[in-house]
Amino acid sequence: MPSDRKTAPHRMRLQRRGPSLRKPPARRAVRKRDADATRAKILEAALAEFAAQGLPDTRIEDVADRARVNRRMIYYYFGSKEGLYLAALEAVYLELIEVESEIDVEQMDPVEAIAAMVDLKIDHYQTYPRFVAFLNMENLYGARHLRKSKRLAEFKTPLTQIIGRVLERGQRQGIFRKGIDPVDLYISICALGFMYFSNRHTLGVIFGRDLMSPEALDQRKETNVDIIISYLTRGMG
Amino acid sequence: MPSDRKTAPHRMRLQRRGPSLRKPPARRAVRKRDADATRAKILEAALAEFAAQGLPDTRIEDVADRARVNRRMIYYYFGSKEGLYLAALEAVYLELIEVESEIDVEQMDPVEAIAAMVDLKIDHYQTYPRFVAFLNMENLYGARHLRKSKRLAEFKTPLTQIIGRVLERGQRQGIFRKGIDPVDLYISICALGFMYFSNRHTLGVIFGRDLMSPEALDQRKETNVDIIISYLTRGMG
Amino acid sequence: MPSDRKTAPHRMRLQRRGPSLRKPPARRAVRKRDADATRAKILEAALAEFAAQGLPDTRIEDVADRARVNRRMIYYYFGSKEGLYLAALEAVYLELIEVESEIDVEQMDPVEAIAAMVDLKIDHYQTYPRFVAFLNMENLYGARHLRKSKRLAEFKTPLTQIIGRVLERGQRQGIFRKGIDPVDLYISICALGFMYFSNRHTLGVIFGRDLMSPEALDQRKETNVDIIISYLTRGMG
Amino acid sequence: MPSDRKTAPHRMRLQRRGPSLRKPPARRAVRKRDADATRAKILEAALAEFAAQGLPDTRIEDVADRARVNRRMIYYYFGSKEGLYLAALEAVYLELIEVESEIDVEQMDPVEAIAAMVDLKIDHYQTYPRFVAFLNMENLYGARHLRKSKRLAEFKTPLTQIIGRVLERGQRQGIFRKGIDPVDLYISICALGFMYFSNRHTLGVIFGRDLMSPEALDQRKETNVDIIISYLTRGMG
DNA sequence: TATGAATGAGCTTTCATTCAT
DNA sequence: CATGAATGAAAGCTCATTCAT
Repeated sequence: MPSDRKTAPHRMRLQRRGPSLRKPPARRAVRKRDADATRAKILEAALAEFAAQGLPDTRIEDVADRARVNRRMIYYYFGSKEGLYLAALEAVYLELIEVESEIDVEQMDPVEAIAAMVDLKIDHYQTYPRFVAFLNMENLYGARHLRKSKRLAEFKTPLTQIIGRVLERGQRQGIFRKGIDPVDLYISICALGFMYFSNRHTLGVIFGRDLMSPEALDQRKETNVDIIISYLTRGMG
Repeated sequence: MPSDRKTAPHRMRLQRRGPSLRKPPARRAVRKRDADATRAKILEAALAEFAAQGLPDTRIEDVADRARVNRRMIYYYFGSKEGLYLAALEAVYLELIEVESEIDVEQMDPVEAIAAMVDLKIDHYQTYPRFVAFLNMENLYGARHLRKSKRLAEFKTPLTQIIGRVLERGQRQGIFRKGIDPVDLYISICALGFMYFSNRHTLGVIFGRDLMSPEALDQRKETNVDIIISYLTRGMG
Repeated sequence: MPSDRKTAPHRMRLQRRGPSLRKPPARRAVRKRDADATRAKILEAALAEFAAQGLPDTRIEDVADRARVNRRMIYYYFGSKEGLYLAALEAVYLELIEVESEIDVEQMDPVEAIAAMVDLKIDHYQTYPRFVAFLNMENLYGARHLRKSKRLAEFKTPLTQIIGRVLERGQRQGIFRKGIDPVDLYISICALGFMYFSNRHTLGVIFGRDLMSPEALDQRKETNVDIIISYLTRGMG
Repeated sequence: MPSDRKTAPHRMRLQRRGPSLRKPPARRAVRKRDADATRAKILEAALAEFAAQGLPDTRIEDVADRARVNRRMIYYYFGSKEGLYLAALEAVYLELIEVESEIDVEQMDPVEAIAAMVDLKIDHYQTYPRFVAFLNMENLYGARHLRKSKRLAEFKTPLTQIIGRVLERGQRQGIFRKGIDPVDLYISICALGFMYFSNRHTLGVIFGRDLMSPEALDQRKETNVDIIISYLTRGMG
């Protein structure tokens, strides 16, 4: 039973504001009593804390302190710890979609285009480590929260469509082989990059290597592109 | 902070019992058996609970209940919750090593051998979902616990060595290209399989597919082999 | 601790408006009406919520929601939760006084008159269950709030006076015996009815009867009259 | 979700120990680690606190402090605040049953017997003010908790049976009139006493009298007996 | 070896209330 | 007259862990 019923912000209808998380330009020089700003501060703090500590180990107080707001505000805006977590989870997905939406491969040749996308994924994982952390976490929970999201429809990755078109072009040009499912390929591309980041700590300990050094990362990018292109072009002369 | 007088089991020197978790054949009377059996029951329960709930959400009581032992016994045998977690983490690594040790590719031709290893990884993730869960978890913690393990040395995967030899054979036979690092290749192979399992819940929700159906799994195995072989044989005529 | 500048409504001198809670006919413009209406809506909501949930379990928000006003309005009009509760408590007492004032037994013979009053009490409890609830509640608090009421003087029940006069008439006519204290008799009459209502839930559970069925209620009325009249006429031939 | 599952005391099967709340004779001179004693101390404290403050205003800490036990113990033995309240509610009912069971009217003549029972009720309310408080409270909650009690069957008042037999005897002797329902009579007797106690605070404030003075109480006892006997003997010559 | 009793710290959440507009 | 934003205090409950037998 949430405490701020009726008109509490966390109960309000989500207005579409586009996928961007950037706070809208401040019209006035308001410091306090700026609902949007407060909400954004909390969300940003939650992203950092949840990614660093995980859902159960993150204390509401940690988030409040980091956001420099009163604990109560978290409940005011997000209803509960789970509500906050869900909002954060949605945020990282929106970031993903935003990143994937920004790529434009229409002018590239197919091989270049695929390479660009393989790179993009790695860049995304590198730029948004919290995405990796959140996915890890959420999978530990069997995607329990994601499933409940009302914004699920917005999380359809645009890249599969793009991949589909590039594949077609490559096939028409006789560069890529046929019979490749875009979603499968998308997963393969992600896999090669994601696991490298998500398991970097255990792999690092086991192999005694620093997987995150610039050289290692460049190497990995190159390898991933190599792997995927090898796969797509196999037997095409 | 010593929790038990004299030498509590969790303080005793770990005797090497080989990687097997199966309890050794009863040598003495029934009394002695009970201790080992209790420890094993607790560990098995811990593996299940930690994999299902994660470290913080698993309550000592959950484990005790599942193992049908008194809470206190967990402290007797494992010292603390973290001690129990570490033991469980070590157990899944030992299972990994055991599985990887059982493969014998010396009689296969290089391509066959690589394919067998790609399959093996998938089989492992499928047979031991708790391995995937534990790795996910442990990476969320930055491998904090793994790093502390005194058995770290036992966790060196035997597959990298095997891969190294097969690569060499393949290169000598002019089938595989040169300049491929066994550890890098190992990571690539793992990645293609691991992420498919570790992210199965979120991927399932996002794409609305059941990634775990027998057909999907077969397809994935085939694809992974295809990808890796394409990569290794690229440009080799 | 003044909560509102100037003269907030809840600080204004209570103007006598008679015991009626009905809002007086609109004399001026619409604006003024709104204030009274808002206040009345809040009070009515408070009566319902407090009676249903009790003082501590009623949240200011419950009242605000039910009254469809902003939380802040409650503070504006009643100063605090306790202030609101006190106003509600006073309201049920005013209702009691109003009900008791409406009876006219001067034309009845003494027995008839007493019977009418016994009936009246039952009717009151039945019509205003919130009176029963509030009295129960207030007694749990040792009448702490009632004691503080500035309108205490208005709550002197008119029925004791009436009873006194009827008793006298009955005694003069040789129907009723002497030496009966009107207040004592009033309490006896109330008791027979009040406890039946106030304890209806526990009695219902314990005896497995529905005490509120029309038949049960009729029966109880009859019994109460019978009991009181028996008492008053005992030994009068 | 209670924390001490499986074998936590508050989950154990209630063993019938007779209605007495007196702690069993201490076999050894145990001070600490005496489960029964701890449980009893908590219960006694709960009876006092709940009766004095009401359910919502009683803080778990109040009870723990009064019982001089750790807060945690309350959850250990009673599972939750509601569990504790229910236990306390059951306790006052068991006290009621015990009190009512101790009366022996078989040797008295009917009038004497009824008088003794009327007195007994008053004595009960006077000796156990917490009974009055708990009934008041529980009726505010619509008997919600009582209804859930698994010991409900034990709360059938023995007095109704006794009343039934006395009524019969009186009727056979031509002293009491016929057609009187024992349960109805029981309620009437209770009502005359109960409301006097339960509403003593508001009545005291309204009438400016101390209803609890020894004289007032004697007077009330006498009146109640008088009223009930008048009722039963009305018209019997 | 095994177990019931006991503990202290800490976490999420709720609520009445006030600030600022 | 009305409202959204903000706050501090506290309450119930849970958990890992230890004591004592």
